[in-house]
This record gives sequence, C-alpha cells and structure tokens, in this order.
Amino acid sequence: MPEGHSVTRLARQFRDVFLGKRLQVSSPQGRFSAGAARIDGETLVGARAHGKQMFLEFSNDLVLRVHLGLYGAWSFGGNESFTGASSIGAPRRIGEREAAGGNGVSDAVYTGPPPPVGAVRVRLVSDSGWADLRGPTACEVITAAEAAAAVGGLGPDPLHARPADQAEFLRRIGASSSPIATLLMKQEVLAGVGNVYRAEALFRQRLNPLLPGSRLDPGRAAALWQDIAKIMLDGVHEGRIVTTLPEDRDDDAVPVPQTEAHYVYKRTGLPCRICGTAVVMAEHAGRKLYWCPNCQAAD
DNA sequence: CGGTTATGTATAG
DNA sequence: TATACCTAACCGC
Repeated sequence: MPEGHSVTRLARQFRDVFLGKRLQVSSPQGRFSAGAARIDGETLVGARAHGKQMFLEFSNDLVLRVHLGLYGAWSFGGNESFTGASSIGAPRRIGEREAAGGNGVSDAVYTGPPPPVGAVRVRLVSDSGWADLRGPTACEVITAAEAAAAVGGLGPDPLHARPADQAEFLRRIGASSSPIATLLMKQEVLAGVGNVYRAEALFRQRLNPLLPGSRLDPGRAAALWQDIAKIMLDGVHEGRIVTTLPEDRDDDAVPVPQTEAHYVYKRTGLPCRICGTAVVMAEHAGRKLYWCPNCQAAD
C-alpha cells in the first residue's frame, strides 16, 4: 500500500536488514542492468523516505531512488538473522511483502535467494537475505546532489515532524485556488498523502473537498496537517490505514476489520458512520474521491 | 481462469 | 482529460 506510511516502513526495513552490508545488485529482468552495475558490490550506508519516494544511499555516494507508483512492490527473504532483524512483521501487504521463498526462515542454512519469479527489476542480495523489486514507476541511480534536488522538489512530509513543516504546508495550500482535494494529492504541497489518506483526512476534519485552498482557514489547515501527521504515524505503526475512531465503528473486533477501517474511502452508497447519509464518489483528475455530502457540505 | 480494479505518476494532446 | 505503464489481489464463473 504505497502511501507515505508504507514507504517510511520500507526505509526502516532496509536499514534493519541491509545497513552496513555489502550488496550484490542485479536486474534479473534486464531493464535496470546498467543502473544496477553502478552500485553492485557497494555497501548500504543509508535508507530514507520522503513522501512516497525511497532513497537507498550507497558507499560510493550514489543513490538508488525508487518510487513504487500504483503497482510497485518489494519482497524480502533470508535467514533467521535477516528475518529477525526485520521490524516489519506479518501481515503481508502490497509494497512491503515478506517472502521466505525456497530458502526462508525454516531452513537451517541460508543458501541464497530463490530463482527470480516474474519481472524482477532489481534484486539486492546480502550475506543473509535478499530483496526483490517489481513494477516500480521510478527506479534510477542518481548522485547525492540529484537526490537532494528530488527531495527539494517535494512538499513537507508529515512523518518527518519538523517544526517548520506545518507553516510550509499552510503556505503552499493557501497559495492555490485549486480544491483542497486536489492539493492534498499534489506531492509539491505535501509529500506522502495518497487517495486513502486524502479522503479520510478530509472527512475527519469535516472539510468540503471542493473548497479552494486559498479559502481554507489557516487554523483549520493547521488542524488538517496535524491530523494527517497523526493518522499517517498510526499507519507507520500499524502497517495499515485505520482512520476510524473506536466509537464510530459498528464492530469492536481487534484487529479492526477492514470494513470498519475507513469513514468514506471505498464506501460509496453506504451510510456515513456519523450521520447516515449515503457516501458519494466522483472522479477528480482521474482519481476517485469519496466524501459525505452532509458532514462535508460546509466550509 | 478471465475480467476488474488499485493506496500513482508521466506524458501526450 | 486520456493513456500508458505492466503487477497482483480479488471476484465471479
């Protein structure tokens, strides 16, 4: 589920299992062979996320920039020290699947990664485990300066919690007359929010998705920023997006059933958890937008 | 097993 | 606004 929380978890996963390790880098699919050769045999010295992009930093000062896009996913496997180091446990999910493969956790001796299955764009192999990347939107080797430029082109990441970031978000969202639903998806306004967090954050703040950014009250924009940071941080900890408050769920089960996890996302026609009005959906700039026409009517 | 859908973005027109 | 990208989960048959 590659919204920002998943990428933050992935960066942590790479630090957990590969930091300080020399990596064999290859492109079984062949499409990334030239890039892989530039970092093959180097040591991973850093892994960080900004929004939906991940940057793997290598000992020769080159950086692997990966954007999973809609379909991209990493899978991992290795011996007990590898899986034991991973802080991403089960359950498996898109963007951060873990796979034991044929040489996984149950084997006494790790003999290497399994034969690549499907179109593996990049394979990283250490002495204790491996990672495969499939279907990314972006995958390229760049310089540290180019990586800094890529981050510089993005808006603030709510998961970084830097003091100046909220003000920067307020400045950027207030500078545009585009609907706030559109602005929340623009990675130059804030980095990491996707279609689920957009819909859910706007509902939680009872904001009309079509309200122009320039007409959003700064106090409410600040509350929106704070709430996005909170639910995304929850997502980092939980490994899934759960935005409903316990009192708004119809079912107290733990873990929260998927059908109870959201207020409006993918709930077209279902009753709003607060007022009972049918949730509506419309396409906006090619993406589906969900909202409650009653709770989010004003502002 | 085939059709549908997806948490995203770049590019063309 | 349309489409290409080109993977995998999900659902109905």
